[in-house]
Formats: sequence, C-alpha cells, structure tokens
Amino acid sequence: MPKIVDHNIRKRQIAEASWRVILEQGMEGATVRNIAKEAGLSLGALRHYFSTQDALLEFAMNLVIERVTERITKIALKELPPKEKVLQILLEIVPTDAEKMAEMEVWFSFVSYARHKKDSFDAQHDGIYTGIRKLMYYLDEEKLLRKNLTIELEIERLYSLVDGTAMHALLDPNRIEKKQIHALFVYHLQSICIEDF
Amino acid sequence: MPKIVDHNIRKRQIAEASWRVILEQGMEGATVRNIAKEAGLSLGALRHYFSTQDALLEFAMNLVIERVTERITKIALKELPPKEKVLQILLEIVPTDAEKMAEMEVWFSFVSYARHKKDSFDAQHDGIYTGIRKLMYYLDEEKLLRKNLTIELEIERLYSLVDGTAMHALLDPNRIEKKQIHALFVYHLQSICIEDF
DNA sequence: CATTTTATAATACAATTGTATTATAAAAAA
DNA sequence: TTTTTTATAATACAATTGTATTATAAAATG
Repeated sequence: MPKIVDHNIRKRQIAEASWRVILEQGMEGATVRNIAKEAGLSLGALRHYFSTQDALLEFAMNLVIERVTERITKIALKELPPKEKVLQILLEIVPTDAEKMAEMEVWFSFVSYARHKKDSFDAQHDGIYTGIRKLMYYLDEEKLLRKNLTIELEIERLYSLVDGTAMHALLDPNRIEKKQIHALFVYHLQSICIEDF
Repeated sequence: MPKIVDHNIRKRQIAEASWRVILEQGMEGATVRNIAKEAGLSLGALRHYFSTQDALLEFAMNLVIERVTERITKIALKELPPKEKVLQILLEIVPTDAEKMAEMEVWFSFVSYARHKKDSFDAQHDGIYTGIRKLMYYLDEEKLLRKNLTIELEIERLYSLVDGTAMHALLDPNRIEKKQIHALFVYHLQSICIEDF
C-alpha cells in the first residue's frame, strides 16, 4: 500500500533502526543491509528514502542531536530554582540510563566516523559547549557564583567535567554509579556557588 | 634478505604504519592492504607478522598505551616539586601536539572499534584512572590538599576534567589552545591545593 | 656445497560492500 | 476505467574486504 507513507516519519524509523544496529554492532555493522533488515525493509525500499548511505548516517546523527537538544530545552523551560535547574541539565547530558547511553554511543560512533570523511557531515558541534557557557552566565546573572572565579576558566572546567564524566559513564558504566555522578556535580556546583546547596 | 628481521621491531613498524593510516583515514581505512602499503610491504609479508587483522590492531593499540605510559612514567620519576610534577603529568595526557593527538586519535578509534568486538581485545583500561588516583593521594601525602575536600570526589573530578579536556583538545583543537589548557589545570590545582602555585 | 628455513611477493577466493537496475503491485490521478 | 505515480522487492554488479595458497629467492644451517 504505497503513497500513504509519511517520508519524515519513515526516515526517523530508519534512523532509529540504524541506531539499534550501531548500538549492537558498532559502526562496522552499520551497513545498508543490516539497517534495512533491522528496519524491516528491503534494500530498494531503504534506498527510496535515502539515496546514499552517508545521507542516512547524517540524518541519523542529526536526529540524535535533535533529540538531546529537545530534552535539555524542556528542562531549561521548567520553573526551577536556578541551581537545581543547572544541575538537572548537567545530569541530562550524562548517559545514566539505557536510552541516553545508546544516544551517546551512537553520537560517539558518528563522531569518530565523520572525522575522516573529507566532505560530508560535521559532527563535533553538538551544542554542548554553547549550552554550558549559557549555564555559567545564567548562574552569574543570578548572582550565585562565588567571587574570585575566572568565569572563562569555569566555563571550560565545567565543560570538561561534564563531557569527561559523560565519556566515563559511557565507556565504563560499571565503575561509576548515577548517585556518584549526582554527588560529583553537586560537589562541583557547591565549589563555585555561594551558600549551601 | 630474509632472517635478519627482528620481529618485534618489524611489528612495531607495522603498528606505526597502521597508526598513520588510522590517523588519515580513520578506522574504515585501516584495511590490511592500506596498512601493508603504508608499511611498504606486501600482503604476504604483513601476514607473516600478523596472521589476522585483529591481532595487528590489538598489537597497535597496546603499543599506544605502552608509549603513553612510558612518557608519563618518565615524568613521574623526575625530581620536581610535587605540584609541578602533577601538573606536568596532567598536561602530558592532553594531546596538544601532533604526536599526542595522533596517539589519542588512534586510541579513540580503537576504543569505539573494540567495544563491539565480543571476544577480542579490551580497550578502555588505559590506566589513566589509576594514575589520577595515585596523583591525588600523592598530593594528599605531601599535605598539599586543602581541608574540606572529599578526596574520592576530587579524584573523580580531576579524572573527568583531564579526560574531558583531552577529548576537547582532540575533537576541536582550534577552539582551545595549549596555553588555555595549562591555565585551566593550574586553576583547578590551585582550587584544591593550599597556598598559591 | 646442499638443504632447510625464512621473508616476501603474487595471485586467488569467497564474502560483503554500496549502489544500480529492473520488476511488480498498490494507490492516486486523469 | 485508464494512466501515472509511489512503495517495495528482487536481482545484478563492480569494488573491496580478510584470508588462503602458491611461488621465489635470500639467508641460515648442515
């Protein structure tokens, strides 16, 4: 039954199928055939929505970023005490459940894959740096930061802390628990914010 | 002229050739043929030293870790003021020149590749966590740490800071300069150590 | 010197890859 | 209803893959 297919929806379904494949088999397993099979489609059908493999991968990668951005934005719009809001956003970046770990795993794969594609798509700009920067200025405007801080260095420090923790949570999930990550972020925020938390 | 070949040396040469290939083309380009060509050998010759591709990749990855560990150990054995020594070691982990960037790039590629090889080799344990832990205890024993610190959290924080910075230095080298990284680490060490630096 | 081992090369092979082509049928459009 | 478009499938194809086989010559060994 053709023509009743919404291309955008179908493309998302295919992208999600490719995530599942990458999650299980890594980038080496992300072949058009494996993805088509996972999506329950034939090669020809898949090709009808993505004329090339890179087009598919690019779409799938952008969808990851889109998803994460959406979730973070949702928190950012919440009515919360500033420090609590910042904490929640930071924790949202770190993969502590299966879904987030999958997303980061996929993003991780994409980045190391895309780095060596001359033309093609651009990973690295996941927008996290910009987000962290805004968070720090937000804390500053709310007069929550301690004196004596060098704000540019604090931005860099928080950015590294979050991405480093995210990386560790992904690569060695058994070493570090969700509770510890929470404690770590609270600890760090306390060290740069006034008052107790 | 056969038989005058030192297998260990040759294997290292091949491993280094594979690094160069991975550096330029990523893991997708790390085919036996590309590596053989880069090493100036035939397929048969390469196969004489590594009977399988995974054996070669595992060797090449371990060599990266070996190299980095060696360089860090060299610093650790130096006669230096404690805080200066810690700083130098931390900076050694972050890739700020071409050679270190290459090593981390290769390590990065290996990790995301090896994660999905069921049997096969084990990446992730690069020994950095253990090293950071030792550094923190070293600072503690030297009575250089401030009071009120939670040492376990400080270990985790420094570990994330260093790996996060390393990741950023690799993925977006134009955004952050060597000087900034130096300043960041000094800044962080100051925040956890007594006295000025 | 004769023989065996070692290093290298050339070639082969089956499997897998991305992409292209062709075919079919279902729905939409006329 | 007839025609066209769309979705899917099946198959084809050249290129590339890891690995295996065979061949050759240089050194080591006896």
